[in-house]
Amino acid sequence: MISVALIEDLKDIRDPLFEFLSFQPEFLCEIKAESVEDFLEKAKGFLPPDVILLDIGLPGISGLGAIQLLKDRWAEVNIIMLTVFDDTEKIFQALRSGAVGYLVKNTPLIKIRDAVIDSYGGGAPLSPEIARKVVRFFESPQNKIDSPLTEKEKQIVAGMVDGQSFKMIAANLGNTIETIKSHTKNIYRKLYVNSKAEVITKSLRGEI
Amino acid sequence: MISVALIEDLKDIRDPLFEFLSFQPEFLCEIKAESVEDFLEKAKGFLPPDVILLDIGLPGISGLGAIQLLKDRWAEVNIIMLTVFDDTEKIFQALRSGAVGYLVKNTPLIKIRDAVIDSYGGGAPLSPEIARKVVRFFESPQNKIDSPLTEKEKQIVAGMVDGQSFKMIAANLGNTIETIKSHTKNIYRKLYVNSKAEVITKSLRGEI
DNA sequence: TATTATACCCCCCGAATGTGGGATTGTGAA
DNA sequence: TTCACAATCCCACATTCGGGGGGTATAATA
Repeated sequence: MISVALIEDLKDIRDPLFEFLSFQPEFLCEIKAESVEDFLEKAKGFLPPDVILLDIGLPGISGLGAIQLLKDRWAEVNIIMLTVFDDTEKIFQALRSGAVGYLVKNTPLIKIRDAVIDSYGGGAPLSPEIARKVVRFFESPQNKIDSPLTEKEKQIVAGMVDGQSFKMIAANLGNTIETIKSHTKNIYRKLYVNSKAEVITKSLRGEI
Repeated sequence: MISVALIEDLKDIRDPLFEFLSFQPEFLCEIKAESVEDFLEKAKGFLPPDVILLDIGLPGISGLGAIQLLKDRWAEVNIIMLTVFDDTEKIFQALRSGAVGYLVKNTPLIKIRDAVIDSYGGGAPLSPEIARKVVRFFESPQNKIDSPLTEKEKQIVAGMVDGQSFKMIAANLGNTIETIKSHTKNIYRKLYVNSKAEVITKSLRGEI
């Protein structure tokens, strides 16, 4: 029997999911909580759970913050994030903190069941799009030998990463601000982005 | 129809697996090769395959070396490694080179079929023990340094790094844009910066 | 030679961001 | 009980950014 706990604030998700999990013959579902605080309270007197399904967008202590907390308490527990967020930062923060799984919230119930079993068996259940992001992380930037950017464009990117405004970049490179903005448009087109923020992120992740 | 190719030197594995895959109604299996060289020869005249199942222990060009080669030729191809090796080095080398999946060789046929579909759909099929190793890679050895930012502020920073506008961050976190702007002012004050760009740079350099 | 591609330069406008004020609520520490 | 401070919202205003144009010059290529 796999002992499973669920922490999820939305009643409409929590209750049906918990009921479904309770129905599984291989699961022992003892704890259902609407927040981390609630969970820690209810967990008193129970044996450590094998698997915890944990929402990220919780009131009070967030799911991401809770990972560390829960791992400190039970080092062996398998934490699976269950969330609507699919942005890279949250995924990596969760994994860094010690989560072993990451499921997006539209995951069918049966897949959630499989994920619990998978994690208990030493796997790492990730939703397909999440898995792809994780795997992409390893892809060596060196593979993309030739940056599509020209020298000028690279200088501008460097300025952006440095936190400079277009005006400052223009001053440094001896151009008008309009010229810099024009180059920026070309940069955005080449990198398939449409904001300074994305250029900086791509650049610092070695994707240029 | 997903066009699938198989490169595997052992006849005893290659032939039954190819037959199985050919039998799947959603697959179009045109190329079966016993080496990378053999594959490149046979691939002439065919459209680029969607998914390539690739052994690592091949005679001649190794599977690991072939990844780069194949990705250079068809940037969009999904390469799934199929191998007896489960050592960390080979896994990461494969992912670095651009493979999207990694299956150990005792994987049941039906799971291989699922993996092909998964990869074609934008996923990253990994055998459970492989997935766990990949996820473990992220686990930070040291406990997080204390950031001056609150949980909420960190969420906003995460949004910024993801390239979101204040409006989008507000929508994701369920706030008004004014709230986000207010928090942003506090973030800037705490980090001694005065632009989104600088926050992203600091964050990605691990200075938060 | 005409065409194409590319790097580089500039202007305008609406949207987003940055900055200066506010305000209220709740929580937790002094 | 103050006090600080996180979190939520609001307004006003100046600046910056993103996307739409328009150009020139040069090199390669058809």
